Amino acid sequence: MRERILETADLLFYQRGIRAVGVDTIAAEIGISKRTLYNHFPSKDELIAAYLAGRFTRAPASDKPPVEQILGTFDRLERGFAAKGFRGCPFVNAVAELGAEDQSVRKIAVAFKESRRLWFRDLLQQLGVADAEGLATQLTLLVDGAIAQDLVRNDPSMARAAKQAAKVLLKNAGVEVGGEKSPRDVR
Amino acid sequence: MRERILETADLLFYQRGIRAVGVDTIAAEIGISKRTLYNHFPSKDELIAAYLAGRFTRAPASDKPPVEQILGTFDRLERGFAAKGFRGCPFVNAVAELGAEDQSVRKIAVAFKESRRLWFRDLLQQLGVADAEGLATQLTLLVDGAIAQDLVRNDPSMARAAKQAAKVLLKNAGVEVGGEKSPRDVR
DNA sequence: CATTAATTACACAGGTCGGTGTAATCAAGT
DNA sequence: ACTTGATTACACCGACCTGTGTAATTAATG
Repeated sequence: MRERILETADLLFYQRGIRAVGVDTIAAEIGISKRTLYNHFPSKDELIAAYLAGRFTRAPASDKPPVEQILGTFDRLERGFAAKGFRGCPFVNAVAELGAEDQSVRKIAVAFKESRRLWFRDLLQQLGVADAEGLATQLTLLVDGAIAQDLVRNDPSMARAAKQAAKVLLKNAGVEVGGEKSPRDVR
Repeated sequence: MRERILETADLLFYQRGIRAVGVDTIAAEIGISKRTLYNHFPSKDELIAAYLAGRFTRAPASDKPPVEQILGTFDRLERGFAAKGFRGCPFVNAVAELGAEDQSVRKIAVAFKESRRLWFRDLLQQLGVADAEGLATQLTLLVDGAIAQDLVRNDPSMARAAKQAAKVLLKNAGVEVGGEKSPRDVR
């Protein structure tokens, strides 16, 4: 039951916004009473916290070459954009609508962003990149930029543009980037 | 009066979020009656529209070299981040919290993003960059990425990281980038 | 059958929201 | 002094919000 509530809350919160979705709506969507929902989550705030915690997914470990893993991120991003229902980064959205004063939300958002940056950094270190820290940060900028742009534009090709930029940055850092198909049509 | 209302709405909407601020709050903040507010704006939706329209500022024309204008964007960004009260891109935030179904909000957000992209593109064309379209898009990704990252991290140095990445992209496109100070400390 | 735990329906509290109606007040212009 | 228009105070509406209290119902377990 708790799972049903969480996955429904996740869907509605992400799709329509946290403030825009009431607990009644969630309960009604599942077909349970509001009382049952409150038996599993003491407050909406806790439900929001659980929703964000559930969105905190680490990038899966892989045995593929680091370069492919890094560039593959942008391919997964593009598939995510193309999938219906994509509506930006849930953490950025939460911070945007819940305000800066909500420290708990901001904290988990920071943790998520940082985890991705560290994932990039470790792969870059494996590649022997000198300034792995700085380049990792730059790659996250491309990721979040593409997400924000797609949120307002609904244009999945933003992921490809980000990938092209990432290739240039990698190459500039001395990383050998597999040519892969054609580099045309960035947008 | 209309101006007073607009600037107060701007401040509160941007700072606390659109849904989080009621019309009563705005009126109370100014010290006017709610009735007066509704005499100037027929509904909150129209006030929101006016708020976003007011945020739509074009980049000022400049006689400085295109490269400096482009890179200067990131310096202005960093100053914006450092200024207290910065809370991300108002258009992205609005789309995030008002949902995708609100077409009017999305439209103006797209218009704003596109206007910045075109500004980049024109400058790049002046520099003789071959794929000015694509590179302009990539630069906007860096801008929006830095904004999103700063929103959650409160870390103005994200603008510097974006600037460093922009320099690499420009150089890769054959643009001569003035060395400027020291390139260390990207993050 | 008896016990236990979860879930139900349902009413309700206290609050905020966007928005309206109205009659009184105020300020300026002629 | 008279008119005009803006603003005021204030009550009110219906809707929605989070959260609670309660007693009945259901389902599984011993």
